[in-house]
Amino acid sequence: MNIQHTLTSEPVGLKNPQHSSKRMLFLDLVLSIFRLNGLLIAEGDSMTESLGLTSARWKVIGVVALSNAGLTVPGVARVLGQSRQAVQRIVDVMVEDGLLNYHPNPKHKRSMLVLLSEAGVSAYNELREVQDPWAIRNTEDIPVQELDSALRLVRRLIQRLDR
Amino acid sequence: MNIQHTLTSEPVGLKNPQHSSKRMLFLDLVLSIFRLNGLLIAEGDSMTESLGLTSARWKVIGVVALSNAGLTVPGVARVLGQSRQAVQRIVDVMVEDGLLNYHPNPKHKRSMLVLLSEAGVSAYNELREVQDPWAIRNTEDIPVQELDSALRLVRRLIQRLDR
DNA sequence: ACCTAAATGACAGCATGATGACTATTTTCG
DNA sequence: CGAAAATAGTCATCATGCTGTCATTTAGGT
Repeated sequence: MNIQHTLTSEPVGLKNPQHSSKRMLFLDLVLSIFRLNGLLIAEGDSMTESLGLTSARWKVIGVVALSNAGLTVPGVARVLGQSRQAVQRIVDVMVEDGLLNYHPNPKHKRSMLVLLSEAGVSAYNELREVQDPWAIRNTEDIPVQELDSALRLVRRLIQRLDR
Repeated sequence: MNIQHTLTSEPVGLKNPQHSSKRMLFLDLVLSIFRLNGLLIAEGDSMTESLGLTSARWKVIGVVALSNAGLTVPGVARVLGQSRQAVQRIVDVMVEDGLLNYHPNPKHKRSMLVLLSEAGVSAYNELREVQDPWAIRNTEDIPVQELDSALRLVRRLIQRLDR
């Protein structure tokens, strides 16, 4: 890809008719979020492909790995903000592939707890060997305070839109 | 949905093993970008459904509307950071639906310029009647400077990852 | 305890977007 | 100019994620 075209920064062939600057800023941010999302998915895919994972499994294994006692499929979906059906599909293949296991859930007869298997723990450890340097590399010249305020703004928008 | 679970803000059942704060901040931002992306797509869908549009067409019509002399399909794809094939599919149906038109491109024999049709202009005007208040509503209690610095950070990450 | 509403699993259908492959056109450069 | 590289159209396949539906299970209020 490598396209720097955006709305406010000299895009090729794009102009800005009657938009107020704040509104335009927001719409530009929205478009940028779309692009960053796509790039992050591509990053996830390339970081995890040597481990037999994908970006979708990357999201799931990360959430499950950070849970203590395991999460149900709808629980993972809630953390990720995705439909339980989409997560169910991913978790099912990951269980087939031996990365995750279903464990009995004392709180629910049918809704099992999802946990990492041994192979899942290994995969997650290997994953972190790629993911952690990646995270460090991508933030090393960015002040913590900038990261923090951006995260807070994104969270604010999430809370606003999530209802 | 309406789930506020995130990694650093008291998620249900999630813990934080040996992550440095900056790395964790970044990973949390990544997860938040994923969630915001999903929410923005849902917003686009609900904002545009009364106009017979979808979030995918929302992206395309916005880019085409802001172009002066029209853009080719790969041109739209470059602005959106998507594959030309994905954009081609959307543009083709929008042409079928009468929202967009292909115009001869003096620079290229086969790669036509995409422009709004009359119906497309009407749709875009109706769209802006929903979209602009939406943008204003979602930023009214956010300082311009915060929006701006978040956009700059997102752009910085995009530039970093887009190659 | 009962009854209703919410949550869950399971299945289906659909939209979106990436990728790969092949062909045609355009641009670049020696 | 002419070959090579880049760009573009087209078709196909796949992964991801949403919505809807229905049966079952769980939770909450009376």
